Amino acid sequence: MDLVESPAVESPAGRRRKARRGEGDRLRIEIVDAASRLLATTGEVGELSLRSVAREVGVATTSIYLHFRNLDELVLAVKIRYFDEFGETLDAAAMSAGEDMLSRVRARAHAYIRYGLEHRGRYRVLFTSEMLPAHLVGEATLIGVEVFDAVRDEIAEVVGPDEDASLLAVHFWTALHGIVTLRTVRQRFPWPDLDHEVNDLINRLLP
Amino acid sequence: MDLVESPAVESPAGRRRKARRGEGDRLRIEIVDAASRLLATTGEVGELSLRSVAREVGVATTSIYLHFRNLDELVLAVKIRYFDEFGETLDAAAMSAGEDMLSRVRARAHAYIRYGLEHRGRYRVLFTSEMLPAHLVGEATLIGVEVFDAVRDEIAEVVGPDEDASLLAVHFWTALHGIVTLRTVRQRFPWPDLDHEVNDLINRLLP
DNA sequence: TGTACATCAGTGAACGCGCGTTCACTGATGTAC
DNA sequence: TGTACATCAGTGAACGCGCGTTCACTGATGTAC
Repeated sequence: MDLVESPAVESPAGRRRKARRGEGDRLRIEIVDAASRLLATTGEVGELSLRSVAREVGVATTSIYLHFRNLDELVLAVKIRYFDEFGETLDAAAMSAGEDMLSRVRARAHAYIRYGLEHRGRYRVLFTSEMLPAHLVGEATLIGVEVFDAVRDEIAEVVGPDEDASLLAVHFWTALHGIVTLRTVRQRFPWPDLDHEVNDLINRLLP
Repeated sequence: MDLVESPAVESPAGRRRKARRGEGDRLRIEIVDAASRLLATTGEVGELSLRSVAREVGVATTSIYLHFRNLDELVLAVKIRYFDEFGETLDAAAMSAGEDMLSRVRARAHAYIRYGLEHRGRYRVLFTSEMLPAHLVGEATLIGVEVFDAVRDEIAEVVGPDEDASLLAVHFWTALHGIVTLRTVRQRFPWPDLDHEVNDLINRLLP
């Protein structure tokens, strides 16, 4: 479901090579890579531990403290990465749908669902916990808002000024989120054909 | 948010009184009560432990093994209880809406959202993990299906035989679920007025 | 009516595990002289 | 060109904690005789 994102850098002896002077940030990247891989497979923020990340990187647990003050900071770094990736995926889908705004909205919707179902772990990390652990609120509250704004603007062009595009965008978001999360969590339910469901939904929501 | 459901039975000394002979099931009920209380406040199945439940009941940890083989079995008992409660809440709302089927569907939708937002912990327990831990599948796969069937039947009466009532019911379910879960997890987002949102959604979905 | 005994309902110590966090430490690599 | 030294990048042992699970146990309460 989620491909390995980048292999750990290892010396021939199986042990990680220390970074050269000035390249201390290399480890930071490797840590985020490793945490990202682990979270993508489990989807459970609560199951991630400093020790499991250190093991995945091939480094002493204490080395993580060189770059992150605690697990929350590390998880936030991973979430930001996932969110960028998610937003880019949706934008790319919209772009490749051409100039027709309704086609774009459709493409965005299908891409949303596809990302959510193909990367269940990542989607879960993004959307089944508060974005921030409270004490970090402030700097990053706005993460993900552009994703919403993009579809709202496209919807506004489709329906014109007489309709409440923000409300429609909320309908969209909640409906797509519901589809992804319920299908993830109730795999044995007799769901209808996915494309049919999404297309029918869009037809009903956009007059 | 979630009221205490029932007090632990304690002797004056603060210590639980042992059940009399033949009343061994009393402890079973107290255990489910306690687990239910703990899960309602955290909403996190993964954070529940045998030791925390035993502490809440006021009993030795090992005593739980007298009634449940493991944590999964205990959690399942709590889920079944929540599901009954949830279904009854929706049915009661539909009943009190009278004979008009559209009113019933509306009432059910509002009750769904209200339950989900007022009992975030319980809703989370019900709908953010697989219903069963795989090895228990079989006996209880169908839990919750009646909840879905009830609204589907009502929708069928509203829209008549030319519309696909099952598909509409799926739209309903996913949309309501999306509203509850996203509002729970993105509390800082500028959500529209809830009743307005739900009413507008129903108007668009039911032609 | 009295008592021995089985059974029911639960206890408590002990185990090994993974965890976050602390602390003093090491060893390679650049740089100043 | 050689070398002492500061610094960077990371290590490893140790701590106390909560956890699930095991095991032998206890003590009250009914019941058979």
